[in-house]
Amino acid sequence: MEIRNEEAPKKSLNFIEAMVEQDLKEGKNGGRIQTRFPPEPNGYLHIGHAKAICLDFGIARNYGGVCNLRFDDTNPVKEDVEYVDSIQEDIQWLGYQWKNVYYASDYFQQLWNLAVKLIKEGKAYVDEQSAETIAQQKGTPTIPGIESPFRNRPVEENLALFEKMNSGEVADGAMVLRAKIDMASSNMHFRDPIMYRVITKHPHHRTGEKWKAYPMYDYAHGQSDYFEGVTHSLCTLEFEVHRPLYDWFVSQFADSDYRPRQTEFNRLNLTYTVMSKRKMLQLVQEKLVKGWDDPRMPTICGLRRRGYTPEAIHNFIDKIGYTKYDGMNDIGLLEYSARETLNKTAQRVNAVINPVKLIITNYPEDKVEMMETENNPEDPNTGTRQIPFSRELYIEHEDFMEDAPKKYFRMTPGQEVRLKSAYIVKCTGCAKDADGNVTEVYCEYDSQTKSGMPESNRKVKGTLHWVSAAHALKAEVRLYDRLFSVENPSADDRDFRDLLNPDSLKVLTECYVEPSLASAKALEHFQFQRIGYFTVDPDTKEGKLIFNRTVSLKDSWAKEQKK
RNA sequence: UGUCUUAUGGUGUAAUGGUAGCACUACAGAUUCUGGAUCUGUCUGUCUAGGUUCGAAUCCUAGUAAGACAACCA
Repeated sequence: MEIRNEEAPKKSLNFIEAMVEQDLKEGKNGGRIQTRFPPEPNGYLHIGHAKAICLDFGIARNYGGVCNLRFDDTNPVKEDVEYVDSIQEDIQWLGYQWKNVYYASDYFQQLWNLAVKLIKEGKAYVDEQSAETIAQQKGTPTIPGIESPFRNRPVEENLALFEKMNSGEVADGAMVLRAKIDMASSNMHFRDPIMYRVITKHPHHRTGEKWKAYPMYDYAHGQSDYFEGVTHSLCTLEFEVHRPLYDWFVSQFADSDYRPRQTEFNRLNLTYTVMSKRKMLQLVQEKLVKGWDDPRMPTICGLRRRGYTPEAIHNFIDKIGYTKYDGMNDIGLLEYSARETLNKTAQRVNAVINPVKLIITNYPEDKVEMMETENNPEDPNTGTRQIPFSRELYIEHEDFMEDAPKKYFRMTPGQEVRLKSAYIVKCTGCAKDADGNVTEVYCEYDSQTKSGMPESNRKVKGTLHWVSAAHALKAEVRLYDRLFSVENPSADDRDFRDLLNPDSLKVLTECYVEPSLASAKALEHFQFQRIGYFTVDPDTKEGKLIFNRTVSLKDSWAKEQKK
């Protein structure tokens, strides 16, 4: 173990890991490490959440700590149980298990009691002004705010009104509880932040009608961390300005030396996609995509259906790291991460997605040979399988050209190519319809060049994949591409819906795949040789195979052609 | 004309006062029964100006640029 540590190049730590190691070294919090992943159950998790999940759960896992799942459900207007289930499913799919599931709503009584304590200490008051008035009085970052006329009302009055806020006697929006801090603070969050508001029109998804006054994030979050014993409260950069308030609230109530500490890291920004909840919801509601799990969506369920594996996502997250720099990550790196991961694990299969018939004119009409082929050349342990070969095959339309340019190594009259795992064939011509479209391609095979035979070592520039026409299974193939046609749709002045990539989905219904795929199961991963990585769509039914393209293979021929 | 934060190749990230490295991308070559993968090489970088120091990407000061904050959202 020690030897290996010396030999392995020391992986550099990100600033949060470094902080955790330092805290551990100093024996802070008794050597305890506790994190939490705190989603609001108001939507589906996306790849940005995955970044946070990997950090929250990863820190706990790597440093002998625990990570809990806490639903931050302090606003019943937006939340729903529907999301609670999908969030749990996605976290587990990513390979993590929380120690406990908590809900901020479990702490409503404790939070209430602490709020009462604050009122009694003269540090909180009930404000009866309208939202607009309060906003106006808040001032601006450069102009100090003005104090509410209700700021100095007697404690007893505050207590009585606070009770009323929760009894149903107060209408939504009529009163709020505010912390009495500093209306002139340079930090806007200190200008008497709202701690409680009244919500009577939406029952809470867990507490029902019990509460009418609900705590706000800034008040509830830090306290929840404190109640649970969180040591490292990790969140994204936009909460940086909230940290002083987080600390202020905790310091009002802490009754021990222990303090949770908030640390912020950069959120994930990806090119060619949007991750705001509002925009994703719009895409779904306006049917610009087929649902939250549309394979073009950056949601975890979308990526899963697209064919991304948890390993591919971890691979990506490892590459982008955690810093305090708010940059833009290239979605190409996510795609590369998928290729790199799937290359090692995906079974190779033959699939022709744009078929044209190839007839081997000198091959016996009723002969069928079983050809042995590797399941994955990257992993010899996966062994081989047999695929049927016959006189009539399908090959890709792009693999034949009557008048081929230089460096075209595929099927063209007079040129030899290898049919993968089978024979070397020489193209002899083609047939065309009235419009000049190629309908059939002809070739002759060399019987001495079957894979494994000495003659087959002959150098041939091109190798083509194929399926036997009589044996192949028909399949639908959905080719997915980037959802948007511009790098950063969020920074564009135009409506983001006008920036959608019109070619983000192409459905091919006349595809042929090798017979072994008859038993393919939903979400199984394959490499269609020379084409890309594909997964079986869950819509697949008996007799109707559907494949989703996760990502294409790198195509250096396409690149060559562009020159 | 506020507070907080950030700034390293095209992109993302390392170097924790001591040789600016890694990955992606791009380009070139080797190899290959996937124009995939693999291997080799090349191009490209410390925001600016001062200061501290034997020595600064790193520390200090100022500037510049970018982001966050003025929801009864989280």
